[in-house]
Amino acid sequence: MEEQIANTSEVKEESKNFIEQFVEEDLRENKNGGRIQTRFPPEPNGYLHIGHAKAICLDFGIAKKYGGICNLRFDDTNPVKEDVEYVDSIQEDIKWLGFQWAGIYYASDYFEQLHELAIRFIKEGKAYVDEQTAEEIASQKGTPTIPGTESPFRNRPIEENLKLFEQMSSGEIPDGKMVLRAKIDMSSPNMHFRDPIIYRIITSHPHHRTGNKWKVYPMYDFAHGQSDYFEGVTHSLCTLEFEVHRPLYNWFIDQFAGTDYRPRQIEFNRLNITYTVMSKRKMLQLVNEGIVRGWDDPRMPTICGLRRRGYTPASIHNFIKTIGYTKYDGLIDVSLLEHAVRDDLNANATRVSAVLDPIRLVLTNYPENQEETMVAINNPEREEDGTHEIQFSRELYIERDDFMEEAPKKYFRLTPGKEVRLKNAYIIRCTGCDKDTEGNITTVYAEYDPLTRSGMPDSNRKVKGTIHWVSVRHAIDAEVRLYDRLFVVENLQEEKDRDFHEMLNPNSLTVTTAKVEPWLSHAKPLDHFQFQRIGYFNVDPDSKPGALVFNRTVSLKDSWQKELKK
RNA sequence: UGUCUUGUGGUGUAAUGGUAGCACAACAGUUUUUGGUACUGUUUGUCCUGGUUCGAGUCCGGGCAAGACAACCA
Repeated sequence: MEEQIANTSEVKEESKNFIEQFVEEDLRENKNGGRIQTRFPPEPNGYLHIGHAKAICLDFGIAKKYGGICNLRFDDTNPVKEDVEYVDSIQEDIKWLGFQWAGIYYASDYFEQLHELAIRFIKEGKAYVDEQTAEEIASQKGTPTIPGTESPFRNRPIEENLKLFEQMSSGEIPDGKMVLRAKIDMSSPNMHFRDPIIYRIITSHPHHRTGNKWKVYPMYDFAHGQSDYFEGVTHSLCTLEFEVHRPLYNWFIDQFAGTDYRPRQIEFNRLNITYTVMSKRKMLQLVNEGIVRGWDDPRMPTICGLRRRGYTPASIHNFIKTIGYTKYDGLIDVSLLEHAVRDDLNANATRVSAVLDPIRLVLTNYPENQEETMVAINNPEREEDGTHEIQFSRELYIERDDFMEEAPKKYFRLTPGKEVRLKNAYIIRCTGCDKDTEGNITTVYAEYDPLTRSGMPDSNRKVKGTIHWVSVRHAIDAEVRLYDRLFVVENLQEEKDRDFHEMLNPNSLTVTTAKVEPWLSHAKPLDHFQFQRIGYFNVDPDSKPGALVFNRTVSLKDSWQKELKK
């Protein structure tokens, strides 16, 4: 009992981000009756990426933390770009990240209400039908520093607006011939108030949910805030580029809502990562042009790409926790992401042996037909994960990098005359090597010390280096896909004038055949492993029995490589 | 020459008028049957300039810089 006293006061309270502070303020003032409700509002026109994961963690996280709910709402107001393919993948990715929405909604659920609202706006003289072309409307819009001019149709009678909007809605008017605009202020310093278009005609594309029922569709500004209001959202969290929309968001709601409750839009910084594109348009281009193998290519920053690459939900959560939410539009170093996945996989991935660039090592004093079974610890970070068996014999594969005929003094691996430890096996001394006519090493020779098998007293002898190996006789082949960053430019956004094709890394994918221990033959797609001394790998869904395929998630940190670069 | 927003080590993020801290990165070292992990240490920071205050990263004024906004996209 007495021991409990200490520590409680020492626990450092985690600092809150500015959004949590706003939410707590609202709660303190009992806004909206103390209710908390958020939503994640993706447009189903592409796959979710790591930037969306940041928004998802916030939307669902805030709801959970403050005892509220979070809905999934598809912002499907533009049938030209949207598709059910995306609706399905988005749900899968959110679940994979570990979140569950309270309700699932679509902006299209509100098309009826939105349409009625538009009619109400017309009747109240707050909206009009404009018959000008897109170009004419654009030219009248002015610029951020020059006020716009009013449309010649701005003051047509309410009855006429009503009739024309009815014709737009019934399909009598072809696409692009008319739009419905809110009548606000053509000289507003906020461009979004210059009579924004709130409804346009789309008859060319059926909607993925409502089919051909609707001929007119609401624009984002007329749909998003209203949907939030209809649904009961209290905190509408979005990225910085919607900051300028907020006054309009509020204005629209003020035109029709009661005083009982108000949703509040709060904006945070979107995620930018070095050497990475984060725009749906560019990603679509990468996919469509075959630069990558699909949305789930392990080089893509999509959720499904990261999953296939071997990232775990926990690693993504931790990454997002690290980067935080602010209003500063920065650029996150990709090493933070890599650290997050190394950290998780170090604690959880089973260690195995794989030789990516094999050369043959012959232990000349080891009996020809002898075999031994060695014990390999599955994870030194977690003893309860147990061990598995590996086979040892006279001929082994080792990494080409782990032998040098003439080595610098800091080289701790195999070199003639020197000792090295074979992981989980014996200490050996190198005696020489064979080379082909071009001078390439073909075989390395060594003698093993029979008294130094792992577990024997002599095995405790100090040896500077330890290398991994697989038995030639037992090893199985596996395809290994090595990934590098997709782009060679650190800040893609800074290179606005350059075509992104010329910034692609030509070596972002290297495919090789590795020799791996036979214990891996039963590995299943998405299983994570650490290839000892090399990196973290997972099994690609392309993998089949007898034809294993691994993806390199991320390499291990390599201080020898750093030493070499000096 | 508009409106809105943002400036804290190389990167990101804390400090809510009271010792500028944390993570990553970098560097040096200890431990190690992974040149991994873990641990220790080091380097580097409040955009500038006035003011208020006993005290300013924080509040106020003026600069400077960066970003967003001119789609019948979201």
